Amino acid sequence: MSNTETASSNTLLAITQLRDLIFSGQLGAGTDHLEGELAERLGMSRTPVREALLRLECQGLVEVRRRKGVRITPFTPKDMAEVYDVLTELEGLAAARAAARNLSDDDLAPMVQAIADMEAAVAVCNRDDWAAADDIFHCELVRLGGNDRISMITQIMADQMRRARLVILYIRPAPMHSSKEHRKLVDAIRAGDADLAKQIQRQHRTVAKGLLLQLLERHHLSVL
Amino acid sequence: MSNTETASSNTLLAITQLRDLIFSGQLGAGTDHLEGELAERLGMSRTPVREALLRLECQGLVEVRRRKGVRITPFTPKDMAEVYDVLTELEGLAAARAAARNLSDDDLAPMVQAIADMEAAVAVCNRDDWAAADDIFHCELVRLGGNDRISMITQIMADQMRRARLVILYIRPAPMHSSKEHRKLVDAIRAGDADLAKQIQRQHRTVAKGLLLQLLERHHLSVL
DNA sequence: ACTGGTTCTAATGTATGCGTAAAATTCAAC
DNA sequence: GTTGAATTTTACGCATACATTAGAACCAGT
Repeated sequence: MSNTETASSNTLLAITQLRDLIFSGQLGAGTDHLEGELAERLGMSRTPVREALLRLECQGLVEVRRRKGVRITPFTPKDMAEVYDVLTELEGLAAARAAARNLSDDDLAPMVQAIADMEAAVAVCNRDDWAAADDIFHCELVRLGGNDRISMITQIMADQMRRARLVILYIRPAPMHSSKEHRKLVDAIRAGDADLAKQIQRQHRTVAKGLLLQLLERHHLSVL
Repeated sequence: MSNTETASSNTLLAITQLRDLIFSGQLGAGTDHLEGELAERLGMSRTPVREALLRLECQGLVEVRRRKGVRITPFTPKDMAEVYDVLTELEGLAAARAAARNLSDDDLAPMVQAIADMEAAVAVCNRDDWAAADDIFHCELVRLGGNDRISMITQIMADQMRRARLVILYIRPAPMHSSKEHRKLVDAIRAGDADLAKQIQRQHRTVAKGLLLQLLERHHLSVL
């Protein structure tokens, strides 16, 4: 997940680097950090770091507190529930809209490919690759839904639970049958059955929510 | 809607002032502005203005473009459709969740009051007051839903369409029967009927979406 | 030792200046 | 007149310095 793109500006660079530090856990959940420290760590002045932090705050990844440095936003089971509830609604609508658009096989190709990648990853028990393909699948789904705001929101939600997801990825049971659901979703979209597509995606997220919350509780992961 | 709170920092002050300038149309949709100009206009240096603009960009109110100044984000009928679709889903869920919570009459009092205010405003044909009460009603609804992310998102959506709403407010038919729907929603929540509450709110937003898009088209308002 | 107020410190909030790169302009060649 | 390169302009990106203030440390009086 390391973001090695060359960012043309220091601010952009700071954003990607801070994101990596947060997602990798090097900046732990709930920990406080000074602008100056972060600036030195990234090898630039406070200004671009500050701007990066402001943007990350809008995305709910950090909290800038007046004269108290920034806190890496903790992620609790309640947050997980909130995120999944939002995803259930918005991805459900996106699925329905995608189905209503009479998409060609070419349009659906990326999703089909993502499913294949997930299955390949499951076959060799590579959970990171599975997660990456899953990301692409959901991203494509909302993109095909055609509502840019939904795409933006789901992207932010995905980022907010990235740390938690990383942990869960390795304590959850292997996602064996999820690709079967994914196929059914693509079929419903291809068939133009909006109601079915919505129902499948809602079900997918609702079940996942229950599973993940159960896992978090069982492992006493009250904050990530 | 003028925000006269004393902001302790210049950045906060810049945010509220820029918002007012945008919502009032003094910074017109699609127009470009230089950081320097805005800073001078607000009587402060570029730094806090820049930070304010970054925050407003996260909320979709402006777009900062490399060395081209900031553009006040235009709002088109497509945007309106997107916003209403998001609101339909998220407020629908919020309504259902609020209904599932066995709320007391005290909890519901703000919504009831808002309905009364809307009716009073309609009675004297004061559309601004009606809009303000309507804002409060929807804000309370999502708050009672208990999902902070939904509250945040709906707030941002409301801001994005604020300009458009202001125009529409005066060309739409008077909202005579909307308070009847609102009452039914509150009743459903009070009765704990989650499905009905969700259905009522979804219907409310769906109908409004159709009405507003029709109005925009009829008046050739393709950008606001 | 405890409490109240004062001083001090340090981190952020803000201003400012300079370097840079993109856009605009000019000018020359065709 | 048009095109394209060189030049100039200019607005932002970023570094830096200073002001402000929240919180810590400290001191004196009880």
